[in-house]
Amino acid sequence: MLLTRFFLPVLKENPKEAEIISHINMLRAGMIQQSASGIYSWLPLGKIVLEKISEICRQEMIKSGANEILMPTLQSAEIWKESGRYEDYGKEMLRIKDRNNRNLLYGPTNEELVTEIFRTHVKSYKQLPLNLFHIQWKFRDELRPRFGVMRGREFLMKDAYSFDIDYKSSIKSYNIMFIAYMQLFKKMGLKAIPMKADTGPIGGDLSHEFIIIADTGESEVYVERELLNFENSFQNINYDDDLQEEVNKFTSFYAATEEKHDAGNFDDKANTLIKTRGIEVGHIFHFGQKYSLPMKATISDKEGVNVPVFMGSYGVGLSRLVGAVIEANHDKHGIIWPKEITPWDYNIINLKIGDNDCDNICLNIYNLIKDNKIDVLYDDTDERTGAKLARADLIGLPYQIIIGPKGIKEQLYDLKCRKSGDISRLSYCELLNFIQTNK
RNA sequence: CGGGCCAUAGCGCAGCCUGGUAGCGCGUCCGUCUGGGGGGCGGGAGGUCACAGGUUCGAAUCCUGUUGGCCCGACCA
Repeated sequence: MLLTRFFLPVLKENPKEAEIISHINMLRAGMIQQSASGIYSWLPLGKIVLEKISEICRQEMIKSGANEILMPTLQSAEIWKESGRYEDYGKEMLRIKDRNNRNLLYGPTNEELVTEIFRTHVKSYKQLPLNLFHIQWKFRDELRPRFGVMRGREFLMKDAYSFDIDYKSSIKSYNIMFIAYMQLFKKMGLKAIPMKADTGPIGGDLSHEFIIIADTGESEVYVERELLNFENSFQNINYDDDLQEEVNKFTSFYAATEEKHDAGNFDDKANTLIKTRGIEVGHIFHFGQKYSLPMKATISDKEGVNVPVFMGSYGVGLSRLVGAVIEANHDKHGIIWPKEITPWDYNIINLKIGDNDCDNICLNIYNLIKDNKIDVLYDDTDERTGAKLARADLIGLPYQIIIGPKGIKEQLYDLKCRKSGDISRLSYCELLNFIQTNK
């Protein structure tokens, strides 16, 4: 991508509406623009990252055996009355009337809708287990939206819903999602910590939150040191296997958010409990027959008896993740994208546009990187060095290739690692070699 | 929903107390000199001072109301 052809409205100064680091950086890097409180437009840079995160999540869901569907943002109030939540949900639910005065709502979640889909088509235990997921915008009229996309009113979520014939097999489905979550966060280059959680208004008896550790995170968490260092051991996870043992590996550690923390529940003899901060980016619930019972989603079992189906729901806050990633990966100059979700891998910076040598070398490297199927952004704008370098740091691509007359004279080109800040001066060959071996 | 604060050019702000021709920095446009960390010089464009009403000869400024936004708290992916 040529920067002169890319819409990247960066801000030099901090917008006063933003307080936290991810919000400031997202506005400054031209990723989002606020439309109303807690509601944002996604500009090209933000959109690319949101898409990358969504795609990793989608692929892992598919791999785990889930089927992608797409449910609407607007829902009929009818099914919510069936489940009893139309009254329960309160002011967070945005209620709308259509021209015929029918009650609609902008979906804050989709248990009712997916249950309705399920019950009209699935009648037999032979069709189970089933997991349906979708990626869709939701709206919750929060008391106080804040922190940019981390706590918006409108937000993008991946929601999966599992359906099983009995308790035992529904736990299996829960475990699959548990492991899938560990996988997908890892594939985003993130360290997510599973914590036992409250089930809240969604209800149920088993639930875990997935928390990304970040100093600037919104909630305080207590974690055993070993869990922080514990690496996903599984390489090629087989979702057909019994995953209980894998899940136990994680749940055997102590980890709790401030609200759930109880020093009495953990004997910290070795003094390994760490108090840090984190951001909730995923939440999984097993809630059994809570919705299938009132909504009459029943299936016939082997004996021909109709039983309410056992369900679970599994959310990942995709738009929130964009902010969370930045909270976990930044410095005073701006964003530092993990390579897994970076909008581009390389940022070629031509310090003297219009200079034949600079232009030629840059274009040459640009095409070569593209030929290697690597994502590259070429800063071909005619601006001052300082402005270009500051902007490159702000948008945070993993590597910057800085080309200017000084380097050309010595036939050495600067390769800067955004994360470490280290700059190596490489010959053309060394640079190509680096690019090809770092795919 | 309780408490605090804000609204003046695209962005960041001053002006308001003490009413009298709307200002600064950045950005933007033109020219020029520059060229390895948000440059220099010269010139230009850009604002019904959130909205409505009131006081006044005269309101960005004083008064009343409304709307929008931010922060702290209780609540949540």
